[in-house]
Amino acid sequence: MNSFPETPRLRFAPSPTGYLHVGGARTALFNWLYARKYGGQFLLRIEDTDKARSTQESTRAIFEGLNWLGLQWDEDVVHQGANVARHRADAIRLLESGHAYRCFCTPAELDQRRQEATARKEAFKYDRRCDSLPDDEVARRVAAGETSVIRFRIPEGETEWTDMVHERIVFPNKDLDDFVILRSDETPIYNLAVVSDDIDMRITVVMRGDDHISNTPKQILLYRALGSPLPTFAHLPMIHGMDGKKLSKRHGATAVGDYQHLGLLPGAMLNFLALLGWSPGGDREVMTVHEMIELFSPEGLQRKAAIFDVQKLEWMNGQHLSLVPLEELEPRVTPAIVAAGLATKASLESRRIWYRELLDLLRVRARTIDDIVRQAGPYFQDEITYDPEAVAKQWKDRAEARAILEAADAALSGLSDWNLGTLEEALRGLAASRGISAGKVFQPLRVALTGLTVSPGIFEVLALMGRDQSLKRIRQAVAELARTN
RNA sequence: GGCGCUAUCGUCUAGGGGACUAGGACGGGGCCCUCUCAAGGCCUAAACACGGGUUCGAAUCCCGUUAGCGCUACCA
Repeated sequence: MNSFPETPRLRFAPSPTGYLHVGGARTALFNWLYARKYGGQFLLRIEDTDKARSTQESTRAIFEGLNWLGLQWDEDVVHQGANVARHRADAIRLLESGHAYRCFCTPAELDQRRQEATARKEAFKYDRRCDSLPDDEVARRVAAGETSVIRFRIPEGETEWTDMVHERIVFPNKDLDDFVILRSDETPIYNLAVVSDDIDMRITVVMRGDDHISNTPKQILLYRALGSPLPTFAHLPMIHGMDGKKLSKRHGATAVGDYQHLGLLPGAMLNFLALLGWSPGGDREVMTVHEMIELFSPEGLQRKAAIFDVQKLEWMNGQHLSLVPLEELEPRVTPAIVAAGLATKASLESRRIWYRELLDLLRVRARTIDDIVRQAGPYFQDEITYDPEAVAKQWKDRAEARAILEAADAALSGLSDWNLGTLEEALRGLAASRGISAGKVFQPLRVALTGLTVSPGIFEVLALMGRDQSLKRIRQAVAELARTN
């Protein structure tokens, strides 16, 4: 037997039959965190042995999702389909060492026996009839070209392991079926392929969804029969939808890509996913990836399935939006602003300082990147569109609104310095001189500047928009109010 | 049906025999701040599935029950 390498080796092994699911992403995350924390390797293996369901497109989606999340794998991607020759050789080895046997039962026959067993309310188990075939008969039938599969013979006894999250799990071998390891077309069955590849890749920690718990005893038996040391197993709980059922399309966005396009930050997604099924202990919630690596420990892994709560995800994203350094936020937001047609990348770069100030102001009240883009409109567009509700509410008395805006124009255009302090002084002074509350001035002004009822503080808006644009908007609003009066 | 896994507020969780009148977070309700909306601060409602043990003492350990989920293919 080989001895394990000093550092842990883990892998994420999705089958390319759809998009990268949030459940898969979380499995990948925990594998990655473990590898990073303990200085090991995180590998990626695409389980594409099911030719009928595997697609190139889906493989690409997995790469994209992982890249977006920043879950970088350490060595070349392994495509399981490229290893069928070894899988086959391992099956033959098992046959020759007496751990497996040829079975000539056809799928149709098996199906019928299975149905009969179900009808009698019995658990179906392969009855091993082909295991007692004499060697010469087996040889003769094979020579005659009769098709057969290779079945693994489950030994007596029981199979147990110490799971990293569940501790001891035991399966009596009598409950295990002599499962097929090589199909009649000589392609490998999942359990064999996985074990063969994990041995070949020298995987020492197998961390996967707990829907694989019942595969584990079979795989352990395969490791032993193949003469290889066992990895440590860790079975993570599933993720469910709000109704407690396994997460599916029915629950809305379940693909990692969906959240990317919804304007989420990968760091927030990772943080949220990490908290589904893991806790650093105590009250810690908002963490950067580096902090997660620091804090990660298998001790904190949860056994219970977690429910995917989009509201908390959005809150988490809002937290990250506010905490992330501006230079990190900028490249995430820029493509969205460009895509919305508000500005070009070059124009944003040419006034980067201003742009970052804007982002800094908008991000506080945004939960997604899309929120930021929505709020950013008035600062980029030449034309202003007045939200009918804003007009109805804040310009209700049109004559009064016009008078206030004209006064604001007078007060502001005389300013020698255009900054937060002078703006506040001028505007509060205006309200005082007219004997009205500050809000009575600020609100109509906000509509004039942004067309909206919601924006950052009015002095910030004025400062950010600049003197020319601000005064232009105010005069435009005055004209608008005069026209329709 | 068989086998397996799981079980603390609506949700994510802290808790690993006494520190528990069970803590935090999301969401809900209220208040404060305030030029709007957020953010932030404060307060509040809300949980140990049930039944037996073990123990001086159980959310914590054991056993049942119940419920949920998973697996039960020549799918992965």
